[in-house]
Amino acid sequence: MKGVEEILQQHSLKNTKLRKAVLSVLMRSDKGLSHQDLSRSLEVDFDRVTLFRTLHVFEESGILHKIMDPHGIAKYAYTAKPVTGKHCHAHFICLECGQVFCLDEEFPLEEVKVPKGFSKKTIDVQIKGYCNKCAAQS
Amino acid sequence: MKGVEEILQQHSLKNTKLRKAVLSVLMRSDKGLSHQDLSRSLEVDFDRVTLFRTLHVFEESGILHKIMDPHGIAKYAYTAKPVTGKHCHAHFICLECGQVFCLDEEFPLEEVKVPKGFSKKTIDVQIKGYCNKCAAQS
DNA sequence: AACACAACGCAACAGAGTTGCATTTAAATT
DNA sequence: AATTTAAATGCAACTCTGTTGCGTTGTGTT
Repeated sequence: MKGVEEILQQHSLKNTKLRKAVLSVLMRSDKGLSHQDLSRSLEVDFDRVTLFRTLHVFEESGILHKIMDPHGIAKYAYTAKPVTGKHCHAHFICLECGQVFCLDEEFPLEEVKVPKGFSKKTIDVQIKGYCNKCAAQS
Repeated sequence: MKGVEEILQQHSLKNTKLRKAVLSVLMRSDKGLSHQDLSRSLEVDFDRVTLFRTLHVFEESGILHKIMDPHGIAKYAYTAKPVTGKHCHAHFICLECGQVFCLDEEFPLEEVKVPKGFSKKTIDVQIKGYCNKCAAQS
């Protein structure tokens, strides 16, 4: 597992307290975390807006990927393996609490045809349902 | 293709102007439409909140399915075929403009394992990239 | 040490979606 | 056709995620 500072350097991103903290938390998480989730678990001081911008930068650099939960809230997850054409991520998304779980399983996906003039970048598989806690309550 | 009023009746939903109009528009669309999209194309008078509630009701009834676009905006699409375990929807989502296109292609998907206690309901395949218009501009 | 530009903090804003409650209406019942 | 009732609607006020502009701070480089 690569170090946080190494990753930042590889993407020509400046090494700041918040960035290190955010990456560190996300690399240890098996779930996608929202801006609010991160706000709560980060121990450093930071501005709301800066965190939003940090997440954008990480997403654009390909360090994180974004998954929208059913309530329209962005969840961010660390991208260990870069996405190639041959496999794709799979996430379990809870329709009740909105939690996004990264599934270990990867899908070998056959060729997907997209309409003319469209360019495809990534393929996500989303399994939706109820997580253990929410399934137990209903 | 079933009639709008027939569909409402089958789901024990009252037959109102707005509901008929919304369903009618969505059945003719090959793209997912947002609340705002619908507001613009509907010709009947209605309240913002009522449209939100109408979309919720349709979603819960399984008449529509919801796809979140990259900007966190909900897009609704008519569900012609009910989702079984054997195939699943596929959507193309434009990272730039956020448009959601329903792809004809359906994916025969092998068994997906979910963690213990989790219940799966639907599987969505999301192909993300740039649509013809946005790809041309960049 | 000095410099340039990226990253940050603050304030104000935009827009999607929600909640509570009073009013209206669809459709079942008489 | 009139009555009735629960569902659907309209309105007002609100919450919260995410954005924009701009002046200030800090990182990394020369």
